[in-house]
Amino acid sequence: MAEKATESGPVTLWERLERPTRTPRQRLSGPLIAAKAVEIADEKGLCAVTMRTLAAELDAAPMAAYRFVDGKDDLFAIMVNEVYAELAIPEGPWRKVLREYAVQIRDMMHRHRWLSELPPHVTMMPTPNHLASVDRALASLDGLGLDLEAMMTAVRTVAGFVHGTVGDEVALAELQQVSMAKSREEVREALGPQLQWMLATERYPVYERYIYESGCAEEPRVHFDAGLELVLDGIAARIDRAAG
Amino acid sequence: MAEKATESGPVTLWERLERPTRTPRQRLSGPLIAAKAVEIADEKGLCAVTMRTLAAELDAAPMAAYRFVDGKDDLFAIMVNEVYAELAIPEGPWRKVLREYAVQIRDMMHRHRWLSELPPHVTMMPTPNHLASVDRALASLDGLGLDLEAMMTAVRTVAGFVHGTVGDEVALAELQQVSMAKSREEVREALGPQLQWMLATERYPVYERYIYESGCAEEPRVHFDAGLELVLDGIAARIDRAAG
DNA sequence: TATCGCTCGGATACAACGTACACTCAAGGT
DNA sequence: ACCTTGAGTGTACGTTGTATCCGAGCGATA
Repeated sequence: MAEKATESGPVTLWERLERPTRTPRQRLSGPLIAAKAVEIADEKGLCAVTMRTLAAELDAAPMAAYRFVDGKDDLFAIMVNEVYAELAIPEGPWRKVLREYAVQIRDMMHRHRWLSELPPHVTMMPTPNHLASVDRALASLDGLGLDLEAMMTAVRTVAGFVHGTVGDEVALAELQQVSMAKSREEVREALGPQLQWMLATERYPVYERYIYESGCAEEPRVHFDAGLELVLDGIAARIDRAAG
Repeated sequence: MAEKATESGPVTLWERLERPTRTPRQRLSGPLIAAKAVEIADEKGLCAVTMRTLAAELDAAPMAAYRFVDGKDDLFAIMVNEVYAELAIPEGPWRKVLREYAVQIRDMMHRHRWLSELPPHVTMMPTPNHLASVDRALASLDGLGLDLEAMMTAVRTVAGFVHGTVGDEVALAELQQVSMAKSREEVREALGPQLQWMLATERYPVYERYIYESGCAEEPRVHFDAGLELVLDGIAARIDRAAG
């Protein structure tokens, strides 16, 4: 009774959100806010997610959500956590798990294009569901002779590859959508004025060959898969070296 | 003389910037604006790069820069172009070139932390200097039996890995700086409240082992190098397969 | 040389954003 | 019955990106 509530320090975001609601009056809740924000971002883009429109969509006052999140970064954090809940990585041999890890994150990032527009310190901040996926990936590499440091390196490499590559994919897909072009040639024409002029300077011989000789753009998925196998090959080599 | 200025279509950013200045009256110029913007971003962070502060720093009116760039995205584009000029990738065998490509981009991203905060469609947009570096990397893979598509896949994989991984590094470094902590333990303590609570839920066993058993954070550079060699190994395997 | 017109840069203005602050009002323990 | 607590409201401020209009200086032309 004399106890001072165990700790009067600042309560963390996740702790606060899991604390049971005291009064039945509240209409808003963490998950509800997160879900609505994700819905808005999916439909209208990340820049449409303003505290005001979010509140309006929840039939609440502009400042309503501030009871649950400390600011926009917190809002982004619970949005990220929300979508990472979509991942369902099965157990299995490491290569299968890591591939699934990569592919499912890729799919998630395509379903929610706004993910790659988030400020990086948000993407970086570990959320419960994000951490769960990392843990799954790490676990798949356990007991193969790699130490924890090496396991983490492998997972971070895959994650880094996925984020970087899919970020590019998404940006290109966005361009495609913005220019309202459907065919690949139209896109090429769309980002053409810029590219066309730069290629005309004749300063990029190999890139130019790539643009004009190669098909230049198969499905981005093909690029991704090829790159991913590359990375996995690298990890396999490291595992062999550790085990052999 | 009857010629209508060769083309009355919209002039692209780079074309306009390279057009010689007609009058000596202009105090502002593309490179000048870019340099100042980069300087501000380096010192005060990307969010300090406001059209207004930029103008103030140039002793100009708020709207002055709009004569040279079409909006903030264009400003970001010339900033990216500016810093990509710092790359100097030497010739040599492919592995050395790609490693240099990766390492120099990493260094550049660390010198200019704001790079990873840019909206992705900006990072995506090819600028002259950026294209030059890609061309260098592509050229190093020429004549090894890979077709252009495979060469591009390799380069994009490296680039994707670098962007993703260094993005994480930078975000962590930023956290480190924000919490004003110098030692690694202090950082751990800083992002602790969040992480501590999540680990206490006992839902991430392997990650927990990583945090508590492993050193948990060697120099990020070690992580990066290890991951990079991984990726390069993957590319080597592909080259062998194509050649053998 | 006088003038025209192009372009550089300035001034003003506006809508939209994040969020600080003070408030109302219903629940629930006493 | 009161009074404390915390959920949601209303209002307001400062800052941002940018549209628009304006004057003024220089190069080209007559």
